[in-house]
Amino acid sequence: MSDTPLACTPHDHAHCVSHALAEADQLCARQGVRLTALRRRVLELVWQSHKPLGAYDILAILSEQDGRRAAPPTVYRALDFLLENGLVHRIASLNAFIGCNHPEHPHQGQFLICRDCHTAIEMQEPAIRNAIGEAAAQVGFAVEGETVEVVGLCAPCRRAA
Amino acid sequence: MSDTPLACTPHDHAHCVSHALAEADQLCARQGVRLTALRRRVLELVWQSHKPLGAYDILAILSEQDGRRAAPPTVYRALDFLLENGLVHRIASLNAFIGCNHPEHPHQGQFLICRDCHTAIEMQEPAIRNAIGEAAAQVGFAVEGETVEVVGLCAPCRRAA
DNA sequence: TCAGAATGGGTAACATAATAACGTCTCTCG
DNA sequence: CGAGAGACGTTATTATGTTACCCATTCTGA
Repeated sequence: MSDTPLACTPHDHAHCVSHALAEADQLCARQGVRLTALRRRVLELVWQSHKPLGAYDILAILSEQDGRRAAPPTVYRALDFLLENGLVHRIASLNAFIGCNHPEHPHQGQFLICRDCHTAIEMQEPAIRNAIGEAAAQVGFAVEGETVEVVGLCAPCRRAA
Repeated sequence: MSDTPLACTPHDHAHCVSHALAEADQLCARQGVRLTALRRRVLELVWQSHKPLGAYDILAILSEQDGRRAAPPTVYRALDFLLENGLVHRIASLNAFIGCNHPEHPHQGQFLICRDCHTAIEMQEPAIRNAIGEAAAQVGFAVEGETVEVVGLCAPCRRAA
């Protein structure tokens, strides 16, 4: 298992995607689940876009680029599989999906979403998780899952503005 | 302006709703915006439900209970108004709306959502906001809005389980 | 008081997101 | 091989959200 996070800059994006796919292959093999051609392709599409991708965006690509006859259930089933196995995250505020940077251990992501370029940056901040956990504990609430999605301007877009 | 938060227990729910509506009246008057009958009614419906309410739920109540002919745009316009003026919050992970406990100052809520009884508890935890702000600052991200939605079990449902 | 603008709201159609139900194929595994 | 499970295609349907257009009311200022 790689220790290096999968963060990457645009210039090595292709490598980053293939790295993610290879890691997904290994993970699925270890879990005894099948990363079928369709599921792998959907994962590739999600990874190729640093912007969160909607289910119907994926659907369109599968139809137009791949020539595959695909209806919504096809895509949603693949996405469900990828979500269950921690390979992608769902961004609730966008109804969209993005590749997980750290699929090797289960977690829920925290995201910084740029309103200008729509890039989503995944974070894993224990401080945020802890703050939520403490606040919940104060009112006796048992946390099972967190959604943290922050909208704003990313550093490049701030400079460009 | 009242200093008392609008938190309330079920037994004084009617009072709590009327309090919220009265506060909304004052706020809109101060802002010079019009809390029309329709908008006020939608706000009342949202407040009457401690569970987040979907736009189409509101639509159904307006049609069935009030006998008002209402189509989606009617409800969404009212909700947009209430959102803009900080009188309700939108829960992205549920596509639903809930009354804001602290409409007197603009903010984005943090929510604990019970997966069993579907009650949503609004929080205003500076610790969470600060943790997010610090994490964002580290990567040069300018925060404009936060979505914090935590799913789990509320205290009463934990005891009942 | 009246003309015109601004605002609120009704109507229809459309766009996007997600699920249900059923059938077929294929890949194991005994 | 043959039974069962899993994966995927197909059709239809439901849920959620938006757009365009029109009409009525209200506000404003000559």
